[in-house]
Amino acid sequence: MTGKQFSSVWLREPRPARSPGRSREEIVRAAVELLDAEGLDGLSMRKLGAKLDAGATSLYWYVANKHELLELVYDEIWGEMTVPEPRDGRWHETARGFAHSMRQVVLRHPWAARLIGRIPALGPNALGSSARLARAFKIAGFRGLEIDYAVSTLTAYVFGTVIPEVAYNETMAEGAVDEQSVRETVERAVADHPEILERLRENASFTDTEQVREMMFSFGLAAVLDGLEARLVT
Amino acid sequence: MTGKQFSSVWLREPRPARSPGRSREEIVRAAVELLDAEGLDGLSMRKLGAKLDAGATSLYWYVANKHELLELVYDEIWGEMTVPEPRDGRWHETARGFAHSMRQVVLRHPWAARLIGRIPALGPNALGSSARLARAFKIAGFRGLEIDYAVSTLTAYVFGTVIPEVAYNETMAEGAVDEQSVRETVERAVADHPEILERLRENASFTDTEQVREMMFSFGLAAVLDGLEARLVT
DNA sequence: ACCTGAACACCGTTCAAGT
DNA sequence: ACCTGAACACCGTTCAAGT
Repeated sequence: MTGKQFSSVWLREPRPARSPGRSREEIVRAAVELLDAEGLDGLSMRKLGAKLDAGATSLYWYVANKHELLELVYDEIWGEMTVPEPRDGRWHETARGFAHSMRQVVLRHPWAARLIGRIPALGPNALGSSARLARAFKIAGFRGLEIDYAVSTLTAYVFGTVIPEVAYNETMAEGAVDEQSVRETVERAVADHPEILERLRENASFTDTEQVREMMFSFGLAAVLDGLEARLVT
Repeated sequence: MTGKQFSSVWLREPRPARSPGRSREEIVRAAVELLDAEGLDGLSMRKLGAKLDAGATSLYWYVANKHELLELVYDEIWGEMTVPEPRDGRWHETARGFAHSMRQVVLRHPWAARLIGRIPALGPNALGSSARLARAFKIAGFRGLEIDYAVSTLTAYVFGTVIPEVAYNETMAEGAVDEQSVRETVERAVADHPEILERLRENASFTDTEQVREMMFSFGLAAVLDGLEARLVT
């Protein structure tokens, strides 16, 4: 009924940065710093304003609302990812390079995990990466819709892996929670499921999480790439 | 320094439901209704209290904080998923059945998408599903850590696919946004990337989204299963 | 044992007013 | 053109007080 329009920062021209005063870049940079330091819940318009020695509401001159701010910082994240230039017959390299890079970037900026999917990836950096990824799959031999399918499969795997990883890290980080107490917790919760419990115990996974997770990520990634390869041959 | 403990609803005995008054189940049921009707941002302790004809803060008798409430509703969602009983040589069926079921459940309860990864899946329903899934991969022939790897790969793919799907739906749903305006928006944003633009145009994807997304999901799922199968043979 | 209302410390956003 | 403070309508949570 309302007919509310779909809107995005990327549709509006940014206010031209004239005087050396506040600018959109400056705001985004400060926002990323705040996010890195205090997480997604730590970013408020008031705090960001304060950090910039400005009134809380000054920001609304540069940005229509908080969602637009999030769109901007989200694209910033995409800018940190590397997508190796696709070369003939080496699409695995492009895909693998992108996957590892994206994972690292999100692990470095954990707040980004909760933005994935929630914020449309329509910024220049996100589009650039997607386009390059699509090119790699095209060179690989995918056609039409299947190019998108392949890109989506890859990014879905990376997103779906890294989101829970970050969540786990955050649970751990909340004021020096020790792994021991989590382990006990999980063991108790899992007491009714002997298979899970058994595997928890036999794993070194609780003493060497990061390494195990790296292996896990590579394992699944290899599976996804193999599976895509198989679709190509057919 | 603080030594804050990891905590979860699943570690505390629930208050025994004595009188026919409020109970944890009742609260959870009301919360799910509220979430289905108004989304994750629509759930507040005050509104939930009102819905139950109770003061906003009465809920804190049954639940330590909002996070615990979210743990409860999240496990409710896991309870709606079906994981076909694994049978010899048919692990693909179990995996595929689970994948489609989980996707449908999250599409039906879109708020759950933002809970994935954020809320630890330690409830009885989540653990039950995981255990059954693990059993299927064990029967399939995976060993030790690889059982977990395989489960994680599968769920990562499903999560990573469905989270952006839901986000897209929500963007569309916000007060009758018409697809036409989104299409124009995206086309403009993508103007610098002829390959993407071209593919957008050649696709029927914008006129028949749900069907295209079903195909996309099945395509990627098949790739993931093939890839896991390949890891098995080696 | 269970429920209440007042209070605290926050939010995002609007808007009339300033320079 | 840019920034401000006051105000509005919300939050989650604590706590002393009620029954």
